[in-house]
Amino acid sequence: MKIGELASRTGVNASAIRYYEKLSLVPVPYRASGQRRYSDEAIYRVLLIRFARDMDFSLEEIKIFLNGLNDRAPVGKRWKRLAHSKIKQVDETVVRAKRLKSLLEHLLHCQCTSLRQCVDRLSLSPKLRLMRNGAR
Amino acid sequence: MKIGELASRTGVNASAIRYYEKLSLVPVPYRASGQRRYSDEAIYRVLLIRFARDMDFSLEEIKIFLNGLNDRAPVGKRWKRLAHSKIKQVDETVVRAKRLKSLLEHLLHCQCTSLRQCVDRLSLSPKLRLMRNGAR
DNA sequence: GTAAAAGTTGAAGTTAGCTTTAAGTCAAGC
DNA sequence: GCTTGACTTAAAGCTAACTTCAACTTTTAC
Repeated sequence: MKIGELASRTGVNASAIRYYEKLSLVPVPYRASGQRRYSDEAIYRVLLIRFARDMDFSLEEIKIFLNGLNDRAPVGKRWKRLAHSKIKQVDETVVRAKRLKSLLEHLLHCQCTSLRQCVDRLSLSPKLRLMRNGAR
Repeated sequence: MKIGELASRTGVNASAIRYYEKLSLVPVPYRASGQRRYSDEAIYRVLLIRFARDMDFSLEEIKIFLNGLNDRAPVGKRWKRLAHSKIKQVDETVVRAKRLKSLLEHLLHCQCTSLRQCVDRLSLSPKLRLMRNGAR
């Protein structure tokens, strides 16, 4: 398929796909008279890139991640380190997301008159808790 | 306290705090001979800004959010809409985070020889699932 | 009292992740 | 065969969220 079809099937702009190629996130494809031709594999690649990017991987990290997948003999140390650190990061994201949700739901219904009253109920962050003790 | 102390107590650079002030995310503080002086309230503000920013609020959204908190009579429609949409977004984040974690843990231990073998096990996204049916 | 550290400003610079532009070549439908 | 639309490139432009800079004033420590 040509780049336009890959773009419409993934929902990712053709210019973004070319950009990913330049950064070696997608392999340089076969060309027919100068134009890029992709296999279905490319769809998986591009969607996986987008998925990871939405989870706050930088493109540089995604590159390590995908390259580690390609030559996956016993998966490299660099790759393992990245994976472990991302798992940790993902866990933190989930915790923070749940706190945020609880804060938002509270704010939608509460009658607190100051920010502090709301925030005090919610152990918003370790840092903030520290402050509450020391402050005033 | 002066801006340097606020910076060190929140872990947020003084230049970032001035930037937030320019964008009306933190109120213009009292000044002693030209220098900004903050109350403890500001610590909460700044930490809340950072917390929201880490959850993918844009600074523009955070501004709406915080301003809605200040004049919280019966909370505004605009504010409610933002809160509801953010709650939805947070739920999606949690789902995706868990999928990513499961993918990463799989990749650390599996012996799959191609990206597709791994990805196929994982219903990575509705889009990708769609592709799997149509493709090949 | 003096030197260094911390504060002030507006403007310019930085980074990531693209998009747009210009100036072409190639492909598809009639 | 001709037009229209999709493709090509390199380079410049864009946005968000800051940071850095230069040139200055104020505060703090000795």
